[in-house]
Amino acid sequence: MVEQFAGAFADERIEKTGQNLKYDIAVLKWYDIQVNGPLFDTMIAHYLIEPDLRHNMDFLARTYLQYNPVPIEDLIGKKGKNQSGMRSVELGAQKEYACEDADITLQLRGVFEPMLDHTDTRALFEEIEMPLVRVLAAMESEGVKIDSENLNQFSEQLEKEIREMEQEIYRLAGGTFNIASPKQLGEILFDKMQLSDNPKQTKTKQHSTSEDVLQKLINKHPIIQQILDYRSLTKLKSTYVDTLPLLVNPRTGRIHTSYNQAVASTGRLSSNNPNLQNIPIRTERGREIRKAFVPRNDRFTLLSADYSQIELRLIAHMSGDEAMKEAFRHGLDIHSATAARIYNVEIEDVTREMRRNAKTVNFGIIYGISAFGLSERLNIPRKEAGDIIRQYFERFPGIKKYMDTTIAFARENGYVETIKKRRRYLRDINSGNAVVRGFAERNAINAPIQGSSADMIKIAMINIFEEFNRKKLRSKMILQVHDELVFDVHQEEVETVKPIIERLMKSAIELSIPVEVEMSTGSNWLEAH
DNA sequence: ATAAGCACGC
DNA sequence: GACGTACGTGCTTATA
Repeated sequence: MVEQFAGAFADERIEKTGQNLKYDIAVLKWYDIQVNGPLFDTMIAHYLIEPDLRHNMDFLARTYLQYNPVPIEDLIGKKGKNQSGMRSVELGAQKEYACEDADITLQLRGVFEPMLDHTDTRALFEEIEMPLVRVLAAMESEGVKIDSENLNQFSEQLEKEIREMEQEIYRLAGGTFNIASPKQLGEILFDKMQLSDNPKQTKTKQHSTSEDVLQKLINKHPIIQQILDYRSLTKLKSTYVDTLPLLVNPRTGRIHTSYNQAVASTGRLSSNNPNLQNIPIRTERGREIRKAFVPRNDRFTLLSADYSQIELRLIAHMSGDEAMKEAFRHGLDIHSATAARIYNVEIEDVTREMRRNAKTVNFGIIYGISAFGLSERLNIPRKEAGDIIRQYFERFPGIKKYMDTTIAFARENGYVETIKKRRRYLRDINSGNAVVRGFAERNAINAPIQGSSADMIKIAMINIFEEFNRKKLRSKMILQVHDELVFDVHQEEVETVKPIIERLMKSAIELSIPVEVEMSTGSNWLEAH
């Protein structure tokens, strides 16, 4: 049946309009049908026009066409175990539903097209977001191989350790309880054991047992460390070790994440089912999980390429701050260089503590931190934190000026934008409520940085994908983790792809300072990173 | 089903 | 006196 349309789908001259085209492309690929020609995705168009709103078709139809589409529940039943599939729906109803869907989508296209011009996002849409749809579809369908046997073994080991830890915690607490229940844990630690004089409370008046609260109590009682370790291990086991093997597709033998191109209001991608953008790396045990991500077979190797300090480089570029630009031009370790300036010492004389503080401030700058936030993170008095921030702005006046002008721009225009003109609207930027306004101000600083970084890696992905296709390489791009790309590379192509990846990542957006890309290969994701 | 609290990533 | 660092996804528990 569908073969009748294969010619039209493949025709370069025919533009394809749809709501979530990546899904349609994936389904058609299943029937060996290629989709060529320009794309117009209404979901993504609306994501650029109003990034913070919803982008599902029902919402769009109601908002822009004043029309309520026939709910899918009318055909396949309410959500739950009794819900059927589209295949079991009577043909006439299927036809009505499908035609309405297509009709609405085409009407939405008519509404959104002029809006792309009015918001100055047409180039972003046509040159970045639409070409990226095909790239993501290909990465998803490619998938990544994991070593399930290894994970299953690791699971048994974790199981044992968790059981032992449980017993030890019960012994230290003088009784059994559900350690995974923050409510019960809070009662044990703070009511029964009295481990704090003024326990911090959550908004529902429970005792907070969050990581930073427990971290401060770590010297009060040995149970605290045990609980932190217990939390960390059960998290690894239930979220990754036990779950990933279940998600291996039986047809391909690989794991296929799904990238969402229209959820993060800054322009980043997100990943789910499973989320492959939050695979552990910080702890020793966590790294075991990365080892389970492997090349497709022994003729391939994994290659990871990441942007080094891309967000700070973008701040340096966008703010034009000469001191920070100089640091990057000289290829200095940016956190040490920052420490040298704020503590007014030579870079060789920067201590580990000075560097650690400077690093926290640099991250704080990206997120719009306060003196209180910095003091909490560095565990130093608020006044000291305030001094560090003052000194920072004095020694990097361009950064201070950039932050002020960005907030002023937001107040004036009601939005901020990235290098590639991606917008984020900040409706609370002129709020009389200081808390609400503060939140908008932090978004005003963060969104252009995080969003420009997203613009840049998206451009790199498109260019790399197209170059690999032109050169008919067997190697494939398989993962994106915000500032990192992972490739499954054929051994014979390693020396071919390395310079391509490096060049196209560096040149995606030209900055006034050097861009650095770190690359390495290995027999698993941990070795390659 | 949904919210809360927590932990993983960048 | 309250507030206090951006963006996500997903697990378990507790409650409706």
